[in-house]
Amino acid sequence: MIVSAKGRYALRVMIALAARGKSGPVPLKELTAEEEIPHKFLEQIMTELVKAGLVESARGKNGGYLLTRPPEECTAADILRVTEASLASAECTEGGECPRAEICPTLPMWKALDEAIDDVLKNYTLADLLSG
Amino acid sequence: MIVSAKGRYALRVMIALAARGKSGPVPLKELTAEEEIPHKFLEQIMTELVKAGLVESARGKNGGYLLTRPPEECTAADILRVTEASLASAECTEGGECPRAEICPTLPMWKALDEAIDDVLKNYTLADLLSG
DNA sequence: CTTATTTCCTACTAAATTCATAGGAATTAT
DNA sequence: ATAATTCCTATGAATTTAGTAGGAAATAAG
Repeated sequence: MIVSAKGRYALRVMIALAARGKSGPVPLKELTAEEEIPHKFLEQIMTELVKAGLVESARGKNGGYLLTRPPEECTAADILRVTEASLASAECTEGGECPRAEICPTLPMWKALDEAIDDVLKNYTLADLLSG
Repeated sequence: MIVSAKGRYALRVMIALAARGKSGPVPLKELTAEEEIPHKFLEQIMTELVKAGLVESARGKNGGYLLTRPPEECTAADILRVTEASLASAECTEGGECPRAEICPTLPMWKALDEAIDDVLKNYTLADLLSG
């Protein structure tokens, strides 16, 4: 399986944020209730999304989270690249070069697969996901 | 990452078998030497491939393994479906129904992704992989 | 019939990853 | 001052992955 619970949670929360529109920061409490995601786990995920610049946070009372971009400009690929250690189809295409790279008959296939996956994920924006 | 070492080993061994053509059973010993795969681990993998009907085995002296079909008729999808617990992109599309299935805005994307992955894997036969 | 070779079967294990849980510090509106 | 909220760091249980281990069963060749 490619996508972990963490990634799926992240995606769902981003969609929930997109659904709110521009109505001020949304506190985690509301999101976890709505989406049935463990509070403390989602907290960690939000931190990553903030650090990646996809989400902005406001601390203190009346604080919460906000999208930094319009939903049309944030894709599933953008989000999952933050939460997933790797979206590569196989170790073969993950950074470190395999010593067999030159001779391996399967490498081109892994590359084609990576591209196919990325093409799909890039093609879904939060706006698309919201409207179904 | 989608594909485990097990799956990658399986694929490489199948390609190695395809490269031998119809020259009698190939013993594991040769395959592990050639492909640098741990012997005992590959043994387990071969058993699965045999049970799945992709490979035939001959026990005893001069025994070994053989493809059951011509390389043109065996795809990467056929092989990986045997070795990988699941090729699904997310738990959401793995058998058991998610209670959110009806309302989940992300489900269609996971389905599209699964299809894209399968399309690529179905498109590579052992013959394709052999010839580069 | 004996021996060497080879697959088959079952069990075990170390390391990594995943999915959280826990406690409290820092920040901010009221 | 207080309540609400994010931020930071550590810990832990369960699962998965990638093997390792030992021997039983089958078969060809001498």
